This record gives sequence, structure tokens and C-alpha cells, in this order.
Amino acid sequence: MKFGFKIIKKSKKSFARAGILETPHGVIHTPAFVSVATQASIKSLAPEDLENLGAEVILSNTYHLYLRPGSAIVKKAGGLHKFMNWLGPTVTDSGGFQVFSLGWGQVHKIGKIGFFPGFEEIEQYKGKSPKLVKITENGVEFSSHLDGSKHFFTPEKSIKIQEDLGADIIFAFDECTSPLAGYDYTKKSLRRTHAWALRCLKAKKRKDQALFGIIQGGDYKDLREDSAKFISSLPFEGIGIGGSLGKTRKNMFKILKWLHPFLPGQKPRHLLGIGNPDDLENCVKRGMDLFDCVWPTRLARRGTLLIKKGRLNIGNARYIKDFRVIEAGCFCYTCQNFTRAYLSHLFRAKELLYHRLATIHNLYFTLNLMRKIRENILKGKP
RNA sequence: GGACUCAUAGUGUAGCCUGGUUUAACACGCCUCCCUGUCACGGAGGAGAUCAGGGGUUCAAAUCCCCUUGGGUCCG
Repeated sequence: MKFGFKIIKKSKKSFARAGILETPHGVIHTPAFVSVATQASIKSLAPEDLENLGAEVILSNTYHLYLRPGSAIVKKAGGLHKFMNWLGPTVTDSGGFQVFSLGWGQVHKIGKIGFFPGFEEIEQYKGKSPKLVKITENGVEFSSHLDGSKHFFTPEKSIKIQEDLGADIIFAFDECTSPLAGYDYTKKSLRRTHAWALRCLKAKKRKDQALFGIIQGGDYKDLREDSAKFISSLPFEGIGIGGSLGKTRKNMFKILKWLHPFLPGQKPRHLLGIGNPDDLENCVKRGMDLFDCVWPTRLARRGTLLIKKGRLNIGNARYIKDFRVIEAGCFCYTCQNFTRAYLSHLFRAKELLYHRLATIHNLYFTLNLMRKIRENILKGKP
């Protein structure tokens, strides 16, 4: 099967659309949530669990797999799919996010959105620079977070690694800038990311992988628009929207509104790293097709379970004797078989099964939400 | 019967010798919050102790002295 994207239905009330993305390893019904398997594993789940959840696609990370076990090992295993025995569609991130998460993200102690520091707090970062990451025009030098060893990523190297890993969808190597980066830095970084985008296209050899470009530009309107135009003009098979999405979620919606007029209508759009339930719904309405996020899985492991009303912290004392299921009416394996009291016990006892049951629930919740959003688009609802 | 030794939040300990910097610290536990292209089953707050009880010395005692109670070790 070849790569292809068909839009089946567009909403009349918003920019939402439902489509089918074909990959050599199967189809993805969009809008879709891509479960995150950074190290070639959805933490605590087996591929069988994913199938039962109805997950269609997963995302692994180039940087992590390059460091361990090494992309040569994965290649020798027959590629990511065979290595981890997940036969459905896969995506790899380029390592570009680690330029941020191991770099300025660490210095600023910040994620890609949220948290608005005061002036004094910004002051304290002056003169500081990332320790694990060194960025030049040619590429990025990483100090491995595992053993401190030095590694140099260029756009060409990222593509080579991603070709060795063999995912169906791969991403251009970019720099995700910090929400605290100023205009000048963001502009300079964007030029570099654009140059890298061209180099990625040129470096790509495999025909059975789809390469997505990535729009950057922080929360600066002119930069975002420039980037949207530039990336959209190139022969990428899809568009990633990355980087700092502003200091609040409202800001993120504003950025998506800026971008929309410049996005090619027929290419899939992947909003990188977003995923809490509210954001998924709101960003589909703003024209996004694909999402990947650690939100449901990470929260699950740390004791937060997703419910319609918001969240449930299973570590709270009131769940010790609560013999109800996480959410009445939920059809996930966990809710079909276990109570809050049992999950509370597993969580407190640090039993490994807790991670699996909680991850199953949160992923089911998220995937089910996406299914409902899609159905509504097909029915012409939102 | 005698000698020695120990007693600090729920648990385990630090502080005691060389009294004031102790509004008594730490770990685990407990209570709550946070987490958006995962370095991280992580991060941030919070509650909780008449320092076994009583007396004494001193400007000042968890800290030095005495007695009582309770536990432990050894000797008869």
C-alpha cells in the first residue's frame, strides 16, 4: 500500500475534517490520536493491548532509539515494526524536540506551552545556556542523557536514522524553540529550521516513507505565517505544526488560526505534542488531523485518570474504599473489570499492573474521544 | 539483686559528647496539586513531635544532673 491522504468530509461549522491516511502498514482514520512509544514501546502495554484499544498508529523517537539500542540494531531487526512487533502504522519524531527538551526547555524549566513567568523570573535565565545541547547552523551536538557521550545530529543524519528505523511517517529535523525565546532568537532559529527542511527533503532516499515538514515560529504572527507559507510550498507529504505554542492554551488556538489560511488543503496536518482532551477537540475544529502526546500515558502512570468531568487522582484518600469503576459507562478493559479501590491499592503498593490498567483507561478515553469527534464530523455535527 | 544502655512526628533515624545558629532535621509513609513532538513510575507544596514522665542546674535544656516508668544487654 502506498502513502495517500483522502479527505472524506469537511465540517460546515469549523475547519474540522475527517479523512483516511493510507500507509504501507495500514490506514489511519483521521482525526487521529497517535499514541507515544518513545522507546519503541507504549510504556506498560503490549502491542496486543494497543490493538484491543483500537489504536491505529504509534510514534517513536529517533533520538532515543538512536542512543539505545541504536538504529543499526533496529534496522538489523527488520525495522521498527518487526523489532517491536507492532504491525500497524508508525511515526518517528526527528529528534528536533530533544533540541528543546534537553536544551532551552531544561534551562527554562518549562514545557512547550503553559506557565507564564514574570519579568524577574525571565531575568534569572540571562547568561544561562543549555548544557546538553549545542546548536549550530549545520546541526546539533547532543550530550547523551544516558552516559554523557557526544553525538552530532544534522538533518541528513536524522533522516538516515529515521530511514533505518523505518517508520511510515517521518519528520524533518527542526528546532523547537522555548516559549521564553525572544523574537530575534526565534527568527534566527526559524531560518535555520527552514534550511534544515530543505536538507531533509534532499537527503531522503526511501520512497515508502512519508516525510512531514514542520512549521515553527513561536508565538510571533509574521514568523508563523512565513513558516506556514514556506513549509507548505515544499514537496512534503504532510505538515507538522511544532514548537512553542505560546504561553497559554488560548495562545495556541490563536496560532492555529494564523496558520490555517496558509496550510495546503489536501495534506494531513499533525499538531505535534498536543493532547489533552479539551485541546484535541478544539484543535480538530481548527483544522488539525493528527496528534501525538504523552499526556494520557504519562498522566496514567503518575496517578491521574481521565474522566468526562476532567480528571481523577487515584492517589487521593477517598478512592481507597471506592468500589465503583473509574467511570460508569466506560467500555475499557480496566473499567469492565476493576474498581477504583483496587487501582488505588495497586497505585499505593507501586504494583506494576497499576501502570498497565491506568494506561489502558487513559488511552481508551483519548482514542474513544477521537472516534466520537470523527463520527460527529461525518454526521455533520460540529 | 547489681552494672551498663536506650527512650525524638505513623515507622526508621539525625541532633545530645563540646547547652544558644532548633520556629527540632532527614528518609519512607500520610494529605493535596502539577505534568501537552517523555531524560525522569517525575516535580512541587502541606499536615504531623507536650524531644518517655517528673524534678533540678543555667540568662538559656532534646542536649548537663537526679528520680520514676518502660525496653534491651551483661553479671549474679
